[in-house]
Amino acid sequence: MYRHLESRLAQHIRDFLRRTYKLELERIVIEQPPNVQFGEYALPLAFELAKKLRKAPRKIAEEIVGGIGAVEGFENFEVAGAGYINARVNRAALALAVAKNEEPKTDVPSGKILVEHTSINPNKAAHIGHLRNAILGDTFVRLLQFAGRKVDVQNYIDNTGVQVADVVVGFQHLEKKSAADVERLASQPRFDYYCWDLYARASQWYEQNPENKKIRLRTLHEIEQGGNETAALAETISTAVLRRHLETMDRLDIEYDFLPRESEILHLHFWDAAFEKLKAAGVLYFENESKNKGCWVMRRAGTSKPLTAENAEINQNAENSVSEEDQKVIVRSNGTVGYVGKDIAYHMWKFGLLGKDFGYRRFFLYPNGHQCWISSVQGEPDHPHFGDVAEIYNVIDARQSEAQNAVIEALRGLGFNDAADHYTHFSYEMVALTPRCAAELGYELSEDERARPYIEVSGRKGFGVKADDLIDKLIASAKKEVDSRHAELDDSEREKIAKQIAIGALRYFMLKFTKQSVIAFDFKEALSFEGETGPYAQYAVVRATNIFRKGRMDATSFSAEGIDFKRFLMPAVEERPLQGRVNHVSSTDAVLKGPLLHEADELWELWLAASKTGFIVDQCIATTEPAYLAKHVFQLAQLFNTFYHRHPILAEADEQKKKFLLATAAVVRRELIRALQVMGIESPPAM
RNA sequence: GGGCGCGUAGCUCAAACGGAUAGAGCAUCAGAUUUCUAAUCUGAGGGUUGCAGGUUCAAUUCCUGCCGCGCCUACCA
Repeated sequence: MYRHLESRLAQHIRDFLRRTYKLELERIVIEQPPNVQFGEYALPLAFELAKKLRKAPRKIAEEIVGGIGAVEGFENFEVAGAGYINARVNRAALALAVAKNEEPKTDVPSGKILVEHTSINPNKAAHIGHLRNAILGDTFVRLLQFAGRKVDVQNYIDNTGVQVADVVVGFQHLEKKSAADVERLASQPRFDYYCWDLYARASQWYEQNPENKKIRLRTLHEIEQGGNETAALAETISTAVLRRHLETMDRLDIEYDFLPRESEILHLHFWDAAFEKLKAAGVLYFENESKNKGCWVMRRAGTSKPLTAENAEINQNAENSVSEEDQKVIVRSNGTVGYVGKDIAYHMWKFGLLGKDFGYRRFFLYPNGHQCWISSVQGEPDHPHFGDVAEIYNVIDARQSEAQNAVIEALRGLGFNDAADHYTHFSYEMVALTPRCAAELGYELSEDERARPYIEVSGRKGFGVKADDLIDKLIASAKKEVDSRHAELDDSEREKIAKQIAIGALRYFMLKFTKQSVIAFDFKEALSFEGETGPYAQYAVVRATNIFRKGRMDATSFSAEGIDFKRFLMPAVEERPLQGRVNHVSSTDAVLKGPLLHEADELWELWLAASKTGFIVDQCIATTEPAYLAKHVFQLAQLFNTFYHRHPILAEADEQKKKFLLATAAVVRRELIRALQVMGIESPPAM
C-alpha cells in the first residue's frame, strides 16, 4: 500500500509544478521522515527549487502546501524546518486497507527474466562462499516472483574445466582408482567431501614436480575433447558432485530449472557460431605481434570507448595502439577458446541471439515434484524452452567483474545493445574467514595472516567451511534448544522445527550484509539465534500465533470488520505521551526532536511498517540489494516485540481495543510470514 | 603501475537520488517474568564517520589529494 500512496503523491506534485511553475522535474525525491510524527512522507524539493525559482525554500514549500489541494488518502501537508514538506496520510484509511490485505495491481513487464546463480565447479563440496551466492540468487528470484515476474533459474556447470581435471588426475594418478572404483565412491553419501580432500591433494601434487602439471594439461584436453575414458570419468565425478550440490541447496529450499553445462557448449559448437559473428563484427582481431602473437584478442573492457560495429574499422586501424596489457585473449594461439569466449557464446544463447539451442534432458526431480533439466547433446523430445529471455541477472562474485564486463562489451560490439542493457552482473563480495575462525579450523596462520581482518577461503588448499557442515551444526544447535523448550512434541516435529530455525538463521545471516561488504565469517555470529537474526523474526511470528491459539481464534481469517481505527491510531489531544521511549526533550531541541510519542503513534509505526512490504520489495529489485528486505523484516519484528511486551492483548478489558490489538497482531504476523517467505525462510509453528 | 571496492561505537554491520537528532546487533553494566513461553523487553555508557582540502542552503554520501586494507590485472576457469 505504502508505495501506491507514494506514487500518487509524486504525481500530484508533478502536476502542481507543471501547472504553477511550468516545471518538469526528472524525479520527485520522496523520503521517509525520521519520526512518524512528522508524517509518512517528506519532500525536500523546495530546497532544490529555491535556486530555479529565486525564492526562499520555505516560501516555496508554503506555496506548494497551499496549492496542491486534496490528495486521496492524505490528511494534510505541512511545512517543517527550513522548507521540508511533510505529508500525513489518513492513518485509518491506510490501516483498513492493510487489514483487508488490499494491494492495488501494478503493471508488470511481460518479458521473462533469467537468473543464473550458484554455478559451483562440480569438483568438490560447496562451501560458505557458495552459500552466499545461492542464497542471494534464490532470494532475488523470490523477489522477482513476488513482483509478478516470470523467472527461469539456471545454474551453470563448468564440467570440463581444470578444476574437474584436477580431481580426475587425483583419482587416476594419486589414488590409481579404476572407473569402477570411482563409480562406487561416487554413490557414497558425501562424495563431494571426498573430492574436497582429493582436490587439495592434487593441487599440492602439482607443486611437487613440474612434470605433474603436464599430466593435468593432457587430462584437461582429453576431457574437453570427449569420447574417451578420461572424459567418462570426469562425467561420472562432475555429475555425482553436481547431484550433491543440488541436495545441499535443496536443504535450503533452493531449486533450479535448468543446468546448462560447458560440455554442451563445446560439443554443440556454440563457440564456433559466436566466433564467426565476433570476427565479422570486428570485436575480435588476430594479433600478429608481441606477447599475444597468434591469438584472437579483444580490447579489455574499460580501456577505451565501447566497441560497436560502426567503429570496428577504427579499432582495426588502431589495433597497434592497443598495448598487450589492454588485450584480453579469447582464443589461444593453439586454437582453443578460453572461458570468456564460451561465456560470450552462452550469453548470446541466453538472449536468443546465437541461432543454436541445447538439447534437454530430465536430471533431478525435487521432492515437491519440480523437475530440473540439464543440457545434453541429444535431448528428450518433450522439453520446456529455456533461454531467449528479455533480461538476465548473473549472480557472480565481484572478482569476476572484469570477465563479466568483457561479455557485455562483446555483446555491444556485436550490436546487441538491447541485450547488453538488460544484462546485470549481480555482483557481491566474497565470504572470508576471520583469523580466529581459521585457527578454530586448525589452519596454521602466518604472522602476516593473523594481522589481517579476514582470510580468503581456498578450495585448492582445502581451506574453508563446507556448506553441509555448517547446516548440520546449525540444525544440531537449534535442535538442542527446541528439545529443551518443547519436550511435549514428537522428536520428528522438533527435528522439523530445528531445521526451519537453522535455515532461517543461515539465510538471514547471508542476507543481512549488503552485497559489497566482505563477510568475515565467524561461527559465533553465524550460529547466533538472538538479536538481528532469522530466528528473532521467526520467534515474533510464533508469539503472534500463540496469542491466537491461546484465544482460540484463527489468525489467518481474523476480521477487522467494525474496528474504529481512528480511535486507536490518532493520538487524542489529552493523551499523555508514553514514558520510556524517544523522550529526552530539552527546550532548545524540542523542535528537532518533535513532540513526545503517544501510544497511538507507536501503534501506527507498527501498522505503517506492515504496509511497506511491497515498497521494500520494489526497492530490493531496483537496487539488486536483498539486504533491505532483511532490514525490514528485522524492524517489523522488533516493533512487534515492543508492542507484544506493552500490550497484554488477551487480558485487555476493553473489547473494542482488544479487537484492534488482535487485528494488529494478525496483520503483522501475515506480513512477517510473507516477507520471510521472500527470503526463503519458513515460519515454524512453535519455538 | 592500472582497474574495482572498502575504511562509521570495543567487535560485526546500517544509514534509499546529498537532507531533519549518524542507527542496529553483539559485548559490558543496571533492571523487567503471578501474564499471549525471556530465542524477549527497558535503560546506561560507548562516535572528530581514516586524514586534509573542495563543491553545496545541507556531505558518512559527490569531487581532488594523501594514508591504510582487500580483490582483479594469466594463452587458469
